[in-house]
Amino acid sequence: MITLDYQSRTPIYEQIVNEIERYISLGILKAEEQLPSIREFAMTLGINPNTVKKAYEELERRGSITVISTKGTFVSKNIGGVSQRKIKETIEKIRDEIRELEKLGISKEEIIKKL
Amino acid sequence: MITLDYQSRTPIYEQIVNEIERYISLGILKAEEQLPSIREFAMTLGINPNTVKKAYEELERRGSITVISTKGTFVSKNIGGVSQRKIKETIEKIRDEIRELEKLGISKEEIIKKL
DNA sequence: ATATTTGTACTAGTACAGATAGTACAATGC
DNA sequence: GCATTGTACTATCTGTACTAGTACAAATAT
Repeated sequence: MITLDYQSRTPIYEQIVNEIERYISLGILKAEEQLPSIREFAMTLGINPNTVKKAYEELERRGSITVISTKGTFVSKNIGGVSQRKIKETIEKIRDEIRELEKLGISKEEIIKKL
Repeated sequence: MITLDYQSRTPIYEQIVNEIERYISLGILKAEEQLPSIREFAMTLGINPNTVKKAYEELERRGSITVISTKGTFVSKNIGGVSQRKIKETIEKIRDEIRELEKLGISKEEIIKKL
């Protein structure tokens, strides 16, 4: 399901956050769908439950999922925000990089040509 | 000269590497120009000399600077490669991000419009 | 009723990278 | 001779990520 890169500098829990949000954006995970329990997910990934817990906490803070005690963890109802946020962030990143390239003397038109 | 972000997740030594290469690319640092000595630079930035040393090692490994024992540290003769590399890397990053957005159902044309 | 599963909430410990602190050495240039 | 350069160590501190383990309450299934 999710593959982890232990060499990466981004922490495991953050990789989980990113992947889950990616799946939500892509429609692989649908609204109100139940996610694996902390323990089960940890087992599958071969990591410690606390790490999954931390990822779920961050995802809940962002409003991507909803945690219901003794019931389980679920993808949020209104998912639209997740992919909207992702899109916005990505566009902003691209803009920053274009700005960097412009400083190096390359025009936006030249950049677009190369894409 | 260089401003460090201690909140950032990217290590100090790497921030130094990035900034120096940026300055070289921008022409602020010119070929064969002498860089501050390890000790002096460390003093200026208020950090430990070993951290500057590590940055200089990485920069030398990349061929951006040349370290001459008991003489000092200098920007490399052929600087062209530095900004060429930076440009290539940045373009590649942008391509990756466009690919991500396309997966979310946005066409390249739409993306370019928003830039 | 009992057992299982859920999330929650701790504490303690390990491992690693980044950064600091300090010392010492050899070569160069004044 | 003296200051400055890079080099090369070792030891230590610190924060973060992650692991390990335990315990609890609420819901659910049998």
